[in-house]
Amino acid sequence: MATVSRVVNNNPNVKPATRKKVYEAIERLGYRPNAVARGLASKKTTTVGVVIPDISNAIFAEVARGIEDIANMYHYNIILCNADKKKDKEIRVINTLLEKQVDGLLFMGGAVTEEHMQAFKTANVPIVLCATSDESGQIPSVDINHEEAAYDAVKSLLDQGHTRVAMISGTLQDPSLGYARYQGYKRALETAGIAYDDTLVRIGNYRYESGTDAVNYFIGLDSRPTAIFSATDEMAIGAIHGIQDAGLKVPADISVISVDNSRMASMVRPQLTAVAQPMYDIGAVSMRLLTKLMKKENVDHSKVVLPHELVVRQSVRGQ
Amino acid sequence: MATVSRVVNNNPNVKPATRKKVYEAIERLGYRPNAVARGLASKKTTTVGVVIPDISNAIFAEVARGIEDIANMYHYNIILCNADKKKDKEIRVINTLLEKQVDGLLFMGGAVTEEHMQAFKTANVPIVLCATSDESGQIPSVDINHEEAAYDAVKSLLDQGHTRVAMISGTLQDPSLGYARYQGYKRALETAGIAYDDTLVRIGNYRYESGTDAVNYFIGLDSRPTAIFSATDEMAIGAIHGIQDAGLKVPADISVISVDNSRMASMVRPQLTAVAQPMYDIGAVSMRLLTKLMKKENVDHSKVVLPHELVVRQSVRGQ
DNA sequence: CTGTTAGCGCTTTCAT
DNA sequence: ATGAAAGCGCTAACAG
Repeated sequence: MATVSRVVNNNPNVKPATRKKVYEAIERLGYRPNAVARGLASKKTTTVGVVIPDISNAIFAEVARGIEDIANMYHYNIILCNADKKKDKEIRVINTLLEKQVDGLLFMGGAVTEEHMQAFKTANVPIVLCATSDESGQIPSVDINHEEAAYDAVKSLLDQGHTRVAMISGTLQDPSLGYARYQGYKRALETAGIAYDDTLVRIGNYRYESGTDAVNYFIGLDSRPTAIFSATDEMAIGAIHGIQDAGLKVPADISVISVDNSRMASMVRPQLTAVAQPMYDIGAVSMRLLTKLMKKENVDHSKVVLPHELVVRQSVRGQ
Repeated sequence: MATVSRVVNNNPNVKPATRKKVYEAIERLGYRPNAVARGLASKKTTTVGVVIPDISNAIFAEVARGIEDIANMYHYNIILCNADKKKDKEIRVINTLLEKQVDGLLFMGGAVTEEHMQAFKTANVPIVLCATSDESGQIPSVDINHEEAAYDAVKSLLDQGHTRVAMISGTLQDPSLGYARYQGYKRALETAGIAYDDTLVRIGNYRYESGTDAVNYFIGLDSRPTAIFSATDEMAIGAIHGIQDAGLKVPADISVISVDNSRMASMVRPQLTAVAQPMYDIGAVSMRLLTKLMKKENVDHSKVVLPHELVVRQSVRGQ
């Protein structure tokens, strides 16, 4: 019994001969170790929980793949839960994940509220926030600087001489994709000495159609924008097509830029200029950080901000 | 002890008063049930394993969402493993999933080989194949008829009077997306009395770029095709852009049709005509089927083939 | 309706 | 280097 456990767990204190015998018996009997029993006895499940807004969203799916690849590399499995950025659902899945005795938790969600903090505190396993902002700064996290990414995108527009630049934003309730990018937009205008104009920002829902809708509104304006900053690729592509469908040209008439740089950015004509957000890496790095935390290795910086960069393609005039 | 177990599991044999007392104690102590211990004792983990080719692929991500939604509805969690349609990886994750004592398994992969069957046989939990073909027909499965979907797509081209229709295929080693769709293409030609022409099919890798590459090849042909059937949306969009980049028009010069009808199909100009493959439903239905199997309910048809349909948009001439 | 008692299949001391 | 024995935290008879 104990010896079998030793060989299965690669404990060196087994004579090679008996080790071999055990392996043979395992083979012959078709023995399969019970990971649940092992988990109960060892208090380790080698599985981590990941709460994600929506796996069918290309951006998050990319993060998930980064997570899973690294998890796999360190022999962890992942329990995946969609929570749609809904607080209640998030809290609920965090708790069931904790009940399942995951060795760690990767949280990708909307705002991190007091209730979230409460739930996190009751966990006695490490947690890292992934592509999610943490105002309090108490929980390890890995993300990009969304405000700055937006700032850089808008600034690149301004640098091309645009002065009327509109924004298609996500909901301002969303701290990272929504609020932060909106703030970056405002700061870029402000820095350039351009007055903020309320009529130039539309709130979308991250979907293609809402990009098209926003653009239709902008085109109807008395003094239409010459450039549009979209909070995400998908809305940007919707915007490009909206502009084209209205008989205008991108970027000749209206330039479009976004933040994300998903694979989709190259799948449109003109190809989309965007500030790249390294989604796969965000997933991979956060999982790597979590493995360190789970092994109780001490990490120097538990709040990592990955770099973003402008990827110039053809949707902005003059670049 | 036992009474606590009863209230936590909603066993009716508890006096309301004691039930209340237990809840209070749970609250006060911050007691959290240990699902691992519960799993060991009850031999049920309320988690199902899902092996998927690649979660970052939009098509599979959509299936995954369908799976997770239904799983959630029935209070199951899912352990997600990418296996990239690699046999070895698939076998490996099937085994670790089984070690983790999942209550059921959803398998989405490449070919189902003898080795897979072997692994499945050792499982004493139900398994359903999801968006994966099963030649032997022994394992419950839910999918569309890929051969027929391809046939219908190509036939719709033929019905518009096209006679030189090319195909951008996936690898023929892939039973569903590759081989089956290729067979459907051939059968449609044959039925219409059109000779199969080897030079008119290119093997892609499902990616956008391979669609573009294939089209560049087709355009260079002495007698170029007037229509292209792509095995997937993404390659079709690559094809459309390749055609446009070459100064030709879709569908005036070359028509394009595909199978999938992912959200992407509407995100291109002209919008892509495609045979719709109901990915979300495939996931949802297969998970639903699995729940029935796990509850040992008897199911009438354990091999379900979901319907597909032609969604006409603007990429085919004359429709 | 509630408490007692065995396990579930492992890991982990502790002996040997 | 190996075996014996005691749990891990729960569920599931079984009494009462």
